[in-house]
Amino acid sequence: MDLQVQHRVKEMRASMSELGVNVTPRRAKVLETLASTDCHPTVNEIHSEVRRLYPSTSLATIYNTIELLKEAGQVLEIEFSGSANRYDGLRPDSHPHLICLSCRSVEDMDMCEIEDVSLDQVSHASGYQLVRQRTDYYGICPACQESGEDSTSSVGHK
Amino acid sequence: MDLQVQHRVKEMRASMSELGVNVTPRRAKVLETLASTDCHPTVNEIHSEVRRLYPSTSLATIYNTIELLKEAGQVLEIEFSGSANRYDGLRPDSHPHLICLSCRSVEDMDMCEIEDVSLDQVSHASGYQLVRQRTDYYGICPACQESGEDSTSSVGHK
DNA sequence: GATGGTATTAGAACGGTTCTAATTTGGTGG
DNA sequence: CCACCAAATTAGAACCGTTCTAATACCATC
Repeated sequence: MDLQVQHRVKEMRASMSELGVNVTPRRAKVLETLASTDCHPTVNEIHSEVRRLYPSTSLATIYNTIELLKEAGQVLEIEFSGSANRYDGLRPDSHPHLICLSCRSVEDMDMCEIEDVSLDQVSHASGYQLVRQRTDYYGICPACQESGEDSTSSVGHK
Repeated sequence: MDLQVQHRVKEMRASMSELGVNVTPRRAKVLETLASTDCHPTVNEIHSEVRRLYPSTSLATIYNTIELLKEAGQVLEIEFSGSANRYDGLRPDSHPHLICLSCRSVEDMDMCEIEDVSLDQVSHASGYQLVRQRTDYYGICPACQESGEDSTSSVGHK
């Protein structure tokens, strides 16, 4: 296992232990899966991955573990109504994503030149006690632009 | 009907006609409902409202009409996986929202002092062909802060 | 009044998530 | 070594919002 990943898993473990949750082997594998990828897996994808090691693992265990991780503030959930939710265990803090309407990829948007509006700023202006934010940019990723080549077609519909 | 609402409905109608969709009475009532509120109703809420005038209206008609409105670019859909989607027919363009985790209200965030990052900027920096964005701020609204009064409790969990 | 195309309906199907009840596991004390 | 308890896990049912489907209603045109 990559050092970076190990470090992140250790963080997640610590955070869960603090909550009094014990990290069983299956749960550990969920953490590792989340820490090993930046492509924001679905519950099903995590499930498949965990099953490679523990073939009898049920879906409920994945949902369960993710719930615990959410409580520990160690995973970011990106909700969709039309398709499965995606999870970011590498960076559980609020940060913007780029979402491809064609291939459904979700990637982190890390552009140093672009600055997000701060929660504090908005809290202050709105009177809300804000705890997190969500920023998604929807469009066609460079790879799909290559393969698609229908620059005139309508985009963003079903 | 309010003048503002009438004007907005006319816009929506025009946009649908342009698409070759004809605006039946039931559909008109959906438009009017969407144009009459800024509280981002769910499909069920719209359904109830339309039923007051046309009691036999089925859910499918609402979903259907909203689909057409989306194609016409006349409604903004805000997706949630854990609860029903919300719709904004007053301002179909991308704009930020404030979402209360306690009462589930969704309101427009119009703070002239806070500037959103532009799509063009992000398109350029990322190489994506972007068509829309989503920005939500999650927290506790002023009204719920009043009634709740449990400033120490954990927030944002289920 | 018949014809054809669109709108609408009721309910089934679907997919992702959550719940439930039964079973398994692992540790502790007898 | 075994009985016991709590926590973890399982399989599958239940749930809920959304989408699909097939049948029916509506309405313009002839």
